[in-house]
Amino acid sequence: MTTMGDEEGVREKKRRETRQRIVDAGLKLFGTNGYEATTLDAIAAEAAISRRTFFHYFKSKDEILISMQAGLGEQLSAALRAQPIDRRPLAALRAAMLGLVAPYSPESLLAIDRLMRSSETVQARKQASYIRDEAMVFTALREHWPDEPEPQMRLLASFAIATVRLSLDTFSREEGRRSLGTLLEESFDALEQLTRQT
Amino acid sequence: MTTMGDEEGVREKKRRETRQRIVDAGLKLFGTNGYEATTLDAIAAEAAISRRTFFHYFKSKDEILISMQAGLGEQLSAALRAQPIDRRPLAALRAAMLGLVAPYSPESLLAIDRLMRSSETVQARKQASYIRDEAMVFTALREHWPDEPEPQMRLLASFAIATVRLSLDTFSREEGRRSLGTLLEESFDALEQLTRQT
DNA sequence: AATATATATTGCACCGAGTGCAGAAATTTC
DNA sequence: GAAATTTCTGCACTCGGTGCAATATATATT
Repeated sequence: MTTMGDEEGVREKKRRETRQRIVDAGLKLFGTNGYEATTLDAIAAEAAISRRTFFHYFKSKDEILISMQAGLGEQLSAALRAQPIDRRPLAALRAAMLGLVAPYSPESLLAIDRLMRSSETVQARKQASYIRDEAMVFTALREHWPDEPEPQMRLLASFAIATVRLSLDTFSREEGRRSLGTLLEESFDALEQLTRQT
Repeated sequence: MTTMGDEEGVREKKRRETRQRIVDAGLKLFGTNGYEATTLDAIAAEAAISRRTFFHYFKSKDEILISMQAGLGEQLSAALRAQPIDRRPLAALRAAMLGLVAPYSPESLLAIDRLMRSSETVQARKQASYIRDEAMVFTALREHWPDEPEPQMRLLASFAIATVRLSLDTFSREEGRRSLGTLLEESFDALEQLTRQT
């Protein structure tokens, strides 16, 4: 070891860069030719790697797009665990979620969403990814509020993800007219109303 | 037209029978060799058709399994439209759903569920299929109770499907110890509790 | 009953995603 | 600088899925 500054060797750095090149290449080609029409050969060429190497970075073609929305489960879970225990889970969830959506730019959200809609298999994988997120949120809820009844926490986790899904959906349908935060609020309000009658 | 009895000609009959043979062949082979290890050639051979013909009946291999749970959206929508208008949507949904789950046998539910879990792509398609069901339920709700606010109906549709999903999940995890109906009730109760506090 | 028309089945050639393997190239360790 | 590890690459292969054109079967027509 020559210097002791960074913890990152040449290997990790190159790996990170290559991965990014693949994502960039994928998004670029998907954007111009469409998802289905873009072959892995084309992506590999654009990213200056061999076709075989691609599979050392992604398990499949759709994972390029799925990786864009990865981390939702982790982030939501972390945000939940950061909430005070004495707050009710539903209120905590509301606060946690509103804190998350801020950083994303409307343009990129719309672009990614359009791409995902263009392919059935990607769409399917996206939903599957939501289910994993839901499971993570459930675990976080369960650990942070162990005294709450399990069925309620399952439902709450499912509501959390459904809210993200529905909000993104409406956001995309309205082409970004209302902010994600607004739509999330609307969803939380709707939940409160839903059971208040009869 | 020789006789006027049935509306079904030889064509429709054969088609129906062939489709059933394919499903039977698929389930049989999936059950013994696993989903991934079963090739379309094997299924075609078992169903006594050519590989090419398979694709005139199903768009893809996973559709054999997906077709098992198809119809959820239609059935739920129909059951909702059959509910009295003056009933609150949530109460109507509860009644409609409980009426639906009765006919299914626990064994077949568990068997199909196990198969679906064995393949990632099938799992993903299943979730995508749930989303379509959710959209159908939303449409039915919207048409049947046009005065209810849209966000609430979106949420309710999402809750309906989530309930099915979570109940099937628990049902499978508990290997059928509690009935689907019981689990659905539990989920509805949980929803009522969820917003009642603070 | 014979013929015309529509639909179903099949074989064939083809494409692209994904995998296993084994060797070459690059990085880290000593 | 050599040895050990990890990464990259090419090659051959399997399998799912599609387009096309020919054949076989069912239906409609006279």
